Amino acid sequence: MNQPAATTPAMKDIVALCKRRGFIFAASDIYGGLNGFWDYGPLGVELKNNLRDLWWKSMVTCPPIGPDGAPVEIVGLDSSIIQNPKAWEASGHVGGFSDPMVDDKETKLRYRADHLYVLVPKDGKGKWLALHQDAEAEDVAKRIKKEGGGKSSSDQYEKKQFTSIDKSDYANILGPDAKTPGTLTEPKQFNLMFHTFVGATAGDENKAYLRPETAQGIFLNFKNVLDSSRVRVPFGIAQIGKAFRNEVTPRNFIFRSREFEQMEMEWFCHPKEAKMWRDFWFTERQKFWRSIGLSSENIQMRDHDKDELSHYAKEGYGTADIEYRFPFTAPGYGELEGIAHRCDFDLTQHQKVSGTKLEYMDPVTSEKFMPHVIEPAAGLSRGVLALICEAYTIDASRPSGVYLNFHPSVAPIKAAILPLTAKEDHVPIATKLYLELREEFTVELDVKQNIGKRYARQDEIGTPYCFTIDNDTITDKTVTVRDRNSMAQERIHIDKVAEYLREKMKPSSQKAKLKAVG
RNA sequence: GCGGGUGUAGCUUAGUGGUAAAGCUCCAGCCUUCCAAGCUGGCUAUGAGGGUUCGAUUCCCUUCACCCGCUCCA
Repeated sequence: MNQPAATTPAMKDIVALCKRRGFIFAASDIYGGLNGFWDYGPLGVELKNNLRDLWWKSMVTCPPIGPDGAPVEIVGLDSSIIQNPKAWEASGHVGGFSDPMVDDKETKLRYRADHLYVLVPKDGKGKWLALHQDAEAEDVAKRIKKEGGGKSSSDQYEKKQFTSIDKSDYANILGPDAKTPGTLTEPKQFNLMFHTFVGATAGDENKAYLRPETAQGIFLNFKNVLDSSRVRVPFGIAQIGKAFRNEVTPRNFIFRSREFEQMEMEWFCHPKEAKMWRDFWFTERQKFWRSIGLSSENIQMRDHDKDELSHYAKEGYGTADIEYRFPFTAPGYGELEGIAHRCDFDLTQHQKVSGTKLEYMDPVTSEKFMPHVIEPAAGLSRGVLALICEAYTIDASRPSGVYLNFHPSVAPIKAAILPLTAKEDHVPIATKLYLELREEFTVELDVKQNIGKRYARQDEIGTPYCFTIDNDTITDKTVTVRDRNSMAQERIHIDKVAEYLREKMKPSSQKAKLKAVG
């Protein structure tokens, strides 16, 4: 509508603007940064808080109307980042997060150590052939023929797991794709969970983990919430918070970082209703992202293929992603939110490992069952990035050359109050208006420099409205409202400014407005 | 983790084995009655650590960060 694909902005320009205007900085910048960590500046934290609050409102304070016409029931939670390490063993993260990998120095290929096996010659002569577990019998035969030194059948070999082989024998092993033996490295442990130590002494017995997802804190508190807050299945528990993953390759600005924020809601329902609720949340979550300004053409829904599904979602109705077309993924898309049917995997696991009964007894039907879970899990940090990318609008016709077209509900600064000149009577009136508005809105008062420079600066940080006080204000109590996108001005009474802003902040009015603007 | 590339002020670019230059931004002031105008002044840089050298931003090594491509991605 407003942006042909040709104007897809360069990521480096977006990153530069984020730094220049104080949205996002490299963490520990003055020490040269740290790979995978980012800090949010004065405007970045406003933007992030806005998105966080809107999500909380859409989930906890004003949750959507359910299929039966009544609002669904969701309560909030803020669980600890560090939990008993057994929680992560039960959840499957300790095992799944540390797959040892083997590199081939010759081919630069990398394999999971537990996916490799080795054919060891029974006669002790010739190369040991490492092969991938998925290799077809036909390919294995070819490999033996080519590299076996006269051997013709796998019967002449003993099949061993790569992980069971002593490293002193590695020199004999020919990698699955290598030409010379001895190029495979020892398996390297990739610990994708950050670990730490609880207490003053650092030993294995007090090792603990920083959570890689907020979801588990919700499952751990399922019984506490049920017993204390009068909720009944179906209901949800929502949580926003930091999560940590020791990513092998952090990339693409804040898209994949090692410390990030999640907004997750676990919806507990009867197994028979899982499909219905999955579809319900899938629809609702799309509405959310659209309502805060992500355009339809940059958002895409995608069902996961069977082989992509995580350990907890192998059964059930699968996972679907809400994806956004980021500049670095275009023309492809990157994940913004996943809606997963986690079945009863987590509660069952925690019941098994903890020994605490987590089944639900329906008070009406007296049916006892383990609830199924539908999980809409969104990245707050990724959401912030999507909002910035969506807002970044190149416009050579205006002095800033670029402006941020934020939806007013997420804009870090909602309005700027500008006395037309720094002299005469404009400043006191502007100051009074500013002091009134800041009680309700995040606003800025800017007195310095000429009006054009001030408009330009507000454009670049995405402030949707500027209220300017001039000589007419003194005589008739009107101010001009300058619209960021159209640069058009209208005069309204100074007493109507708060009401004007309040109306513009509403997502629905903005939606209609975007349509009108085109 | 691998390969390639980049690193001088907030940004864009100069330049040199011997005092690091400019434009824009930013800040202060003047001037300004609506879109980065004009005038004056000011702050700020060789990513970090070593080595060679009388002297290194420049040459060499290491490291860090970012970008691109692989790899990975519950």
